[in-house]
Order: sequence, then structure tokens, then C-alpha cells
Amino acid sequence: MQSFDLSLPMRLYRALNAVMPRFRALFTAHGLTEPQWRVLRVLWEREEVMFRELAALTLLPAPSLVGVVDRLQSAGLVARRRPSSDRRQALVRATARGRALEDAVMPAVERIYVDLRESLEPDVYAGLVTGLDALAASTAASDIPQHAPPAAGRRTTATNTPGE
Amino acid sequence: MQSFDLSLPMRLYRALNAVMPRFRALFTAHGLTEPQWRVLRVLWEREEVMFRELAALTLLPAPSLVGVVDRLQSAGLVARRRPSSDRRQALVRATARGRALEDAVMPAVERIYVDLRESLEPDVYAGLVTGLDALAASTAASDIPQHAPPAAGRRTTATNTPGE
DNA sequence: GCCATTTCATTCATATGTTAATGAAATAGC
DNA sequence: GCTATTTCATTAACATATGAATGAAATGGC
Repeated sequence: MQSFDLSLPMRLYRALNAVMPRFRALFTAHGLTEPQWRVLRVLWEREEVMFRELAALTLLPAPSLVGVVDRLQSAGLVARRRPSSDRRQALVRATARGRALEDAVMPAVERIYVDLRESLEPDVYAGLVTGLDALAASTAASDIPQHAPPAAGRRTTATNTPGE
Repeated sequence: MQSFDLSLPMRLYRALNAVMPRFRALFTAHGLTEPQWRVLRVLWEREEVMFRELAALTLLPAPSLVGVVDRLQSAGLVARRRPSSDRRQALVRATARGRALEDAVMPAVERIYVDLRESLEPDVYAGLVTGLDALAASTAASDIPQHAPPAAGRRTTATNTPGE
């Protein structure tokens, strides 16, 4: 009978809530949101990435990524390209301005990484990483169907009329 | 020079991505979203909770929680109350129908908890929990100001006009 | 070659996250 | 007692998450 507070999901969320604000404050100072930063982070390591792969590498759902890339493109930080070999695809790459952000942001990010690691005992940190990787590997979103089953109950999707 | 894939945030997100789909599929089958479930979960343990505290216990930001409670209320699963002692406050409680969901959902949830724990070696699981709690405790969103600083750069907030 | 299927990015509708601001109600000071 | 401040829920504006569907382009059989 696991209490809610002690459940694994809530522990994961609490850990993220503790860690992410420091990163977000940094991104905001550079005019970026976290998903936008994730996209750039990947494009700093890889010249050009297929949309599909970009979604996988950033862990951003494709429908969200469309908007994220749209806004990065409007900001002149990335560019889309349609290869003539397969015109369904979209290849994304960072522009010069997008690349320039790397030097501006990464040092501070690396510093946060170090701070985080040093905030824990070495063996605790090691155990954490081991556990996270094991979890990601074991329960690798295996049996979850792409098109969710019919769903028995009615959804609580009211037309949002709070009052009365 | 931490690679993106191996950074702590991405490891945390990957772990969550591995774990949550199983829960979400279950919630969906009962007409609930994950945040909605979190609210009910708390209200199953506590008769009546102040809005403020509900936000803290569910880890849901207050502005989001307003909508979540609105929809749960429209669905007849929770009720709001304004105490005459302090009419700013909002007290939230589960209705009979909201309470009834506990028996319908919790057994399957507990089963997932067990599955998760059993999917890892006992010492790995223990190390994971220790690490997560240490992280949440150490970096406890301490020095993050409530009203974020001016933010130096311009935001990439284009008017979202993707194509031309 | 042609059609059913599959792949891929995108759109749609709805719900939530994020940050700043607002308005009503309590409280502290004086 | 009355005002400046603080507390609390909520709204506002924008960005992202989620799940289903769409449309265009490739592919597999035949």
C-alpha cells in the first residue's frame, strides 16, 4: 500500500521539480524555452537531423516539436529542408545564429551539471544514474499500443463551464 | 563535457517516459487525465484540502490546478467550498462519485507499483529511491525567485506564422 | 504499372505547464 | 479605524503535451 508521496512517479516528478528551475532560469535569460533548448542542444552535436529522429533525441512528441521548430525557425535559429530523395521528410539544422548560442549557454549549463553532481554523495549519484537507466531500459514503453484502446469509461471532458 | 543523452535531466525524463504510459493508459480507461488522477489521489487520503496545499501535494502549479479542479467539478467528482472564516480560500473535497473511483482504480495502480519495483534489482531500486530523494532534498528549489529576473535577451516569441 | 499499405510530418481539439498580473479578502502597523 | 502590505485563488497570454486524424509521398505485392 504505497502512499502517494512515496510512489515512484511522484519521486521522479519531485526530483525534476528540484532540478529544472535552475536550467529554465538560464534558458529564459537567453530567450529560450526548455523544449527549444533541447532542440538546439541536439543540433549542436549533429549537422542535420531528420524530424523523426529529432523528436526521439529530444524526447519531444512530434506534434509539439512541430510548433517548437516553427518558433525556432521564426526566430532565425534553425532551418527546415525537404530532401528531394524523400519529400515527406523534414531535415532540421541550426543556423549560424543558432550555433552561436552554444558558446553563450553551454558553459553555464555545464556548471549546473557539476553543481548537481556535487550536491550528492558520489555513491548516491552513481546509484541514482544506475537506477534511472535501469528503469528506462526495463520498462521501455514496450507494450503500449500506438493507437490506444477504445477506453471503457466516459471522459471527464466537460465544456469547461466552471461556475454554477 | 556531459553529452546531452547522459545528462541528469534527460535521464530523469527518459525514466518518466518509460514509466508513465502504463499509468496513463489506466487513467484514460477510467476517464481521467494524469493531473486529474493526482488530485483525486490526494483527496482519497484527506477529507478536505486547501487549494494551496492541494497544489503542493500534487506538484501541480496553481494556475493549472484551477482548470483541473474545474473539470473534475464539472464531472461531479469533486466539490469546491469557500470557508466563511477566510473567504479567499478554496477547500476541495471528493464527492461520493469521486470517492467511488478509488476502489475502481487503486488495485491496478498498486499492481503497477509492484511491477515497477520488481522490474529492478532490489538494491538498484533502493539506490534509485535514495538518489531521487536526495536530489529533491538538496536542490529544493531554494534560490529560485518567485518573480523571475528581467531576462537579458529577447524571447523567441514569434507570432507563429510557420510558412511565410 | 497499379493499388493497398505504410511512413512521415503536420493539423486539430483539448488539457496542462509557465510566468506575469489581477482582484478580493485578510493582516500588520500605526 | 484606516491604509499599505500580504495572502490567496484566479485570469491572461503564450507554449507545450496528448491522442486522434489527415494528406502527401514512398513502398510492397501482384
